[in-house]
Amino acid sequence: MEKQPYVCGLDAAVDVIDGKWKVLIIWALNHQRCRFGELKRLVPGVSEKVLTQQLRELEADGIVHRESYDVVPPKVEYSLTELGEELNTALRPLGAWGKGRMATLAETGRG
Amino acid sequence: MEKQPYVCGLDAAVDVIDGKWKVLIIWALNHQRCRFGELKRLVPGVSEKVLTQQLRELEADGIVHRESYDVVPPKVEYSLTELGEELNTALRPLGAWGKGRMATLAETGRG
DNA sequence: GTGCGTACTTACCTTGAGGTCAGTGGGGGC
DNA sequence: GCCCCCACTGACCTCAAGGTAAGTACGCAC
Repeated sequence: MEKQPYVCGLDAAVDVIDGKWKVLIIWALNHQRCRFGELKRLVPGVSEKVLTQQLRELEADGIVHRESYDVVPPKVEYSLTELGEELNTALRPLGAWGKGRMATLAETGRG
Repeated sequence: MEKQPYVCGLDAAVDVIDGKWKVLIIWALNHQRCRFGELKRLVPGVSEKVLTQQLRELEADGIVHRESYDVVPPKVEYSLTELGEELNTALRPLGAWGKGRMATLAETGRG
């Protein structure tokens, strides 16, 4: 969000998914809406601080929707917005490419 | 690279394009093969050190091809490999999404 | 012979993303 | 009564990516 004079659309997209865990968060959210704790479990390795932070950035970018229920104990649900779904769709070919690369890596690199 | 136990293909792909200038380098190389100096001009802001470094990583990942001519003054040409072209193709929907986002940003954010 | 240009390499420094850890408020289990 | 759990927040620290600047080898123009 700091870098408006983008060189190209790719640049703008990368800006949104830039962050160590964001694609994983988006990916996890694609399958279902999640509570904070669930997300933490689905994205192994994130600290709570960073999860919150990246979720906020994603929210600010209009990628995820945050629904807070005013109950005790606290309950918050995250889901992808329509924009987020579109991002996910745009991400799919890249995921497929990466999958192919993983396969190649498995064959040549370690197989 | 450093993170073989990928969560998903997306993860593997992001690993490859991770680096401040890599998508821009790939993008620039999509249009034509380039010499080091040209690339430096096409990707404004990169330092020589980092350009070299990211080019080497991209080369190690099989994305770009480096052709060195043993002449004086030195001449080196970079181009995308077939894998690189595939990556670029996979990147295209993301670029399109980003372009849409740029348009939205221009309308709502500053328009 | 001085300096420029090519394509780097190396040493050193800065910056900020991300990690760690402790704290918050209230209900429920023991 | 005490602690845990929920979903965070804030202070502090680390570390690696990236930036800066100088060096390298050689040919050419001047």
